[in-house]
Amino acid sequence: MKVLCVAEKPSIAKEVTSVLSGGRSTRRDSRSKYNANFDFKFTFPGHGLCDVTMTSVTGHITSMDFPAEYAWGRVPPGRLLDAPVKIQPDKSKLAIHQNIANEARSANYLMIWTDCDREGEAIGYEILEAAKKGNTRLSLSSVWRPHFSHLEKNHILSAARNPQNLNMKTVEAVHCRQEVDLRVGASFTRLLTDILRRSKLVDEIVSYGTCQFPTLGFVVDRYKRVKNFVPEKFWYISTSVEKSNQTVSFSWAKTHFFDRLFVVMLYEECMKSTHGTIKGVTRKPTSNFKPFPLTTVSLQKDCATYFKMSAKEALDAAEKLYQSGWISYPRTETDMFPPEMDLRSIIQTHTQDSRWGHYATSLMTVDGKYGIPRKGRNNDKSHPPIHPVKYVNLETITNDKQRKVYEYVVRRFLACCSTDAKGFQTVAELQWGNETFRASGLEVTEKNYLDVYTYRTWSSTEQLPPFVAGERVNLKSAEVKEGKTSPPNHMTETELIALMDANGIGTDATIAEHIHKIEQRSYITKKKTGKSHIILPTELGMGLIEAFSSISFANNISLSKPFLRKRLESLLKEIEEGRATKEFSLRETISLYKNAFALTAEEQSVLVNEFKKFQT
DNA sequence: GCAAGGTC
Repeated sequence: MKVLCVAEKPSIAKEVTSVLSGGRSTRRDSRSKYNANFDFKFTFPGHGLCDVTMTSVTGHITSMDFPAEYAWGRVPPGRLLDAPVKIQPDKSKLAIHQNIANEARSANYLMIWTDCDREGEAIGYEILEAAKKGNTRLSLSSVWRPHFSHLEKNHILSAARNPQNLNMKTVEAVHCRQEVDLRVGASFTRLLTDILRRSKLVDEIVSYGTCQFPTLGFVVDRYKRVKNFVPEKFWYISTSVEKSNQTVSFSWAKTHFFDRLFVVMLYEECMKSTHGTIKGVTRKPTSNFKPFPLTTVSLQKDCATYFKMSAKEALDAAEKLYQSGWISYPRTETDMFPPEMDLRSIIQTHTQDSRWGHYATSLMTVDGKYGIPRKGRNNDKSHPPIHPVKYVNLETITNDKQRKVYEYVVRRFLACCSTDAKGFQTVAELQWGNETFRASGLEVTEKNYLDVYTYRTWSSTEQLPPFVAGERVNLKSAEVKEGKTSPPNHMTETELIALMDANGIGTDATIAEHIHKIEQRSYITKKKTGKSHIILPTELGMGLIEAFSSISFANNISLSKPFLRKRLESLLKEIEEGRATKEFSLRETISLYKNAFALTAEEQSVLVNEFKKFQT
């Protein structure tokens, strides 16, 4: 009996081989440089000792496109919304196709070790199709699909012994997404480019993508809110009390009002009292929570905030560290560690470090220092949270960004295995006339995780003097003050990533690319202002979004807001759950875009005029 | 020459 195993990436092929073979495998080069073949023996329940070959692909190996006669310029762009599409081998992946066909020749079963997520299921189907080219006896019923979410030995063994079927509903969902993205992307890109070139407004390609435009929309939206912001004045009562040679400011429980006279009236009422009274003093334990286990999105947000790296730079650096075998797979949505993972042995390897070794040792040896990591709400069932895999001395990492990211991943991991920081918060409540005011002080007593997670600060404030309940106090100052509302800040990379994540625009693996793409297209630009890096729309980007909003589409849809993409996501879920068919979902979605396309083409003079308003 | 999704 012969079984051909295929993993989504070379690293998984290697790891799974080492588990299943118990370290006894033979490596053969394949036609594809990075995708080696491994031969070994393994006992599958009900099939006895089998000859196994393990190989790999590198992600998707086919892509969807239009036939050559639908190339740019040969048909009106609108035709692409219902032109035929074909799935074909990626030109750059032909060696991989050949290798799989070759290795499948004598196989009785095909075992698909791709990631257990939506795209992984589709890649599995692509692998089956490639294998059939070399072995026509293979079909869906000869596919074994192990379900695994990490590479721990017993987990992999049990996945290998209990394979499921390939889930064709999931595959259909992916094909639906591919078709929508291709049809909509290609048709609108050609239309926009044609319109704007004809009007001599733009030379370059003006691309439209179901993820690109909502991303650009977020940036434009924020920019407009900042620009159109009008500050508003407000008034409040400000008081302070002197005690033990210390001046304590109290803030008004009602914060502020936009009506000056009203505040003055309340103030004058207070002024009838010559003194204030401390109504109560509370001292409560408080905590500063350690971070959740690390996901891709969180890594990118933090690298933007702490190191001013772009999402792409952070992911690229993490990818290199992963390829070196120093950190785990960097594309994950999971923020909970699998219960069987041996966290302590990872901590142990870091006790030798000159920077955090002492801290790691304390987690291992001091009672109460180690804390079970928090469990987040997300689990992609494919990859564990990002964590260090191998100890590396920081001095040996020559690339500046990689060094920062490695140190961050380690410190984040150690922080996850720590206890929360602890302290006490004291709140004093002051009554003056009919009004209440509060002052608070924080005393940090145990820094715990903050000792290793040095990116965050949480420190004691000046302590309150010893107020006691019922105490009469004289006000040192009491006056009505004026303030004004401040504008929202410009968009940062951190916030943009968070918005995309929350709105389902892109995936952990692609969010960085979408931002990069619209920067390449000159729709947005990044600017350094003082300490922070902000993202602004360009005239081109502004023009595009505003031009689209000048057209009112049927059903109130918007081509630059996240709702259509979200809708597609929920349709995909319905396909996966068998509540909708691929054909139905495609028809629904494409017909929405068809209407929008027709209207855009019809109203192109409106579009061009609106676009012009934003060009200098 | 267009998309978004994998991954090197």
